[in-house]
Amino acid sequence: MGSEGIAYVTQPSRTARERIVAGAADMISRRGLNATSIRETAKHARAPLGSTYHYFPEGKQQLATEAVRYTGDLIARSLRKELEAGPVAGLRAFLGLWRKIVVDTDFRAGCPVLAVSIEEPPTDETPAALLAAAAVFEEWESLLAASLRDHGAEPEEAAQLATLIVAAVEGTVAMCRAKRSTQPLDRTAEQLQALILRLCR
Amino acid sequence: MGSEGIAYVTQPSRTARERIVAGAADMISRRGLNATSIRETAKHARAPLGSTYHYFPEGKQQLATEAVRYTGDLIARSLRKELEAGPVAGLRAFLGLWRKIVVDTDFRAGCPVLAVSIEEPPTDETPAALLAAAAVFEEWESLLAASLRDHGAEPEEAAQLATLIVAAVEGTVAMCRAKRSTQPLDRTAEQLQALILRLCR
DNA sequence: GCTAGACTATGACGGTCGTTATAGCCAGTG
DNA sequence: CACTGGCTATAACGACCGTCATAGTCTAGC
Repeated sequence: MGSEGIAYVTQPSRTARERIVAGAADMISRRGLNATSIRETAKHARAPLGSTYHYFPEGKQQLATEAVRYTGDLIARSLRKELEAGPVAGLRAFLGLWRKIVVDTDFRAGCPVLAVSIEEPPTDETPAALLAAAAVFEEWESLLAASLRDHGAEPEEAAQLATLIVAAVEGTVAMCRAKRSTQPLDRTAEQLQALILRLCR
Repeated sequence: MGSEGIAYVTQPSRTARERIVAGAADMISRRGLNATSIRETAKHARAPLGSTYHYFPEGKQQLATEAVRYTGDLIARSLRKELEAGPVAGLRAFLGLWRKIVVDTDFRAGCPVLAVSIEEPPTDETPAALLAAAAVFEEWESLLAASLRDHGAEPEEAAQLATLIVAAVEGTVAMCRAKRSTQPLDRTAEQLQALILRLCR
C-alpha cells in the first residue's frame, strides 16, 4: 500500500466523503464493481467503515453511482475544455487522459464507467449505477458530437463518429490492460484522428 | 432459471466438462470474473461442485482461462469463415454475433474476454486468464488485418484498423448494455463499414 | 457550560466465497 | 468375481462480504 494509487489520487485535503468516492472510483476501475468491497473502500480512504453508511445511507449502490458520476464529470470537464481547440485536440486529450491512467497504474486501472456497465443487473429493475453509466457515455458522446458538428460534420455523421470514438477508446483501454501495452492506444489514436480530419472537411 | 441462458447454450448432450466451461463463459460475460463463483458455475451446468475441482484442479484461474479461450475460439471460427467473403462480410458477422448475444440476453451478457481484461491482477505475476484474453484479442485482430491486407490495404493501415474494429466492437457492446439499446451498435457498424470500404480501394 | 447533531468506533448478523478432505458410487477390466 | 479409477456427494475450513446497531467522541451554536 502507498505506492499504487496514482490515477485517482486521494488528496488528504479533501473531505472524507470525497476521498471515499474518489477511492471507490479507483477501485472499481481496477477490479470491477462486484469485487470492490465497502470495507476496502473505506480503508483506502482512511475512513472508518461506519462513516461509509453515514455518508451513503443507500449503501453500495449509492456509492457506486456517485463514483461513476465522479469519473464522468472529471473526464467531461477536461474534454469540454480541450474541445474548444477543436475535435482533434479534444480527441487527443481524451486519449491522453486514459493513457495516463493506464500507464501510471502499470495497466492495473481502467474506466470505472465501463466496469459498471458490464455487471449484470440483479433481477428486475435497472440499478442506479448502470443508469449513471449510460448517462456518462451519453454526455461524452454529445460533447464530441457537438464539436464535430461545429466543425462542419453532418449531424448524423457526427453522432455516429462520437459513438465510435467513445466505444473505441473504452475498448482500447481494456485491450491495453490485457496486453500490458499501449500499442492498441497508439493504433486507435491514429485511426480516429484520421477519421476526424476526413470528416471535418 | 431455464429461460435466461441463450447466448452460450448449454446443450445437455455435451460432456459435463464442456458444459461447465461454456456456462462459466456465459456467467463471466454477465457479471465479471470476480463475481462468478465456482459454486454457481457448477450449479448452472448441473454438475456437482466436487466435479469442478476434479476437471479443473488448478481451480478458478484454470476455469476462467478455459472460458476465455472457449469464447475466443467460438468467435474466431465464425470470423474466419465469414472473412472468406471479404472484410465487410467479416465485420458484419462479427457485429452480428455480438448483437445476437446482447439482444438475446436482454442486454445482460457481453464479452467474457473484455470482462477478464478489466480485472486487476492480484499482485506480482500476470494470471493465466489475462494472458489468454490478450491472445484472443491478438487472434481476432490478426484475422481481420490479414483480410484487410488481402483486399488491398497497407500492412500498417490494416493492423491499425483491425485494432480499432476489435476495440470499438468491445466498447460498443458495453455501451449497449449500459444504455439497454442497440443504437451504439448500429452507429459503430455504419462507421466501421464505411472505413473498410474506404481503405480497401 | 451544555446540548444537539455530525461523525467515529466497534462488533455483530447471516451469508457466500475458494478450496480441501473424505467417503461413496459405479462403470469397465482382469 | 474382485478391484481400480473416474466421478459424485457432502461437509467442513477460514476468510470475507453488505448491512445494521449501538455506544462513544467531537464540535458548533446557544
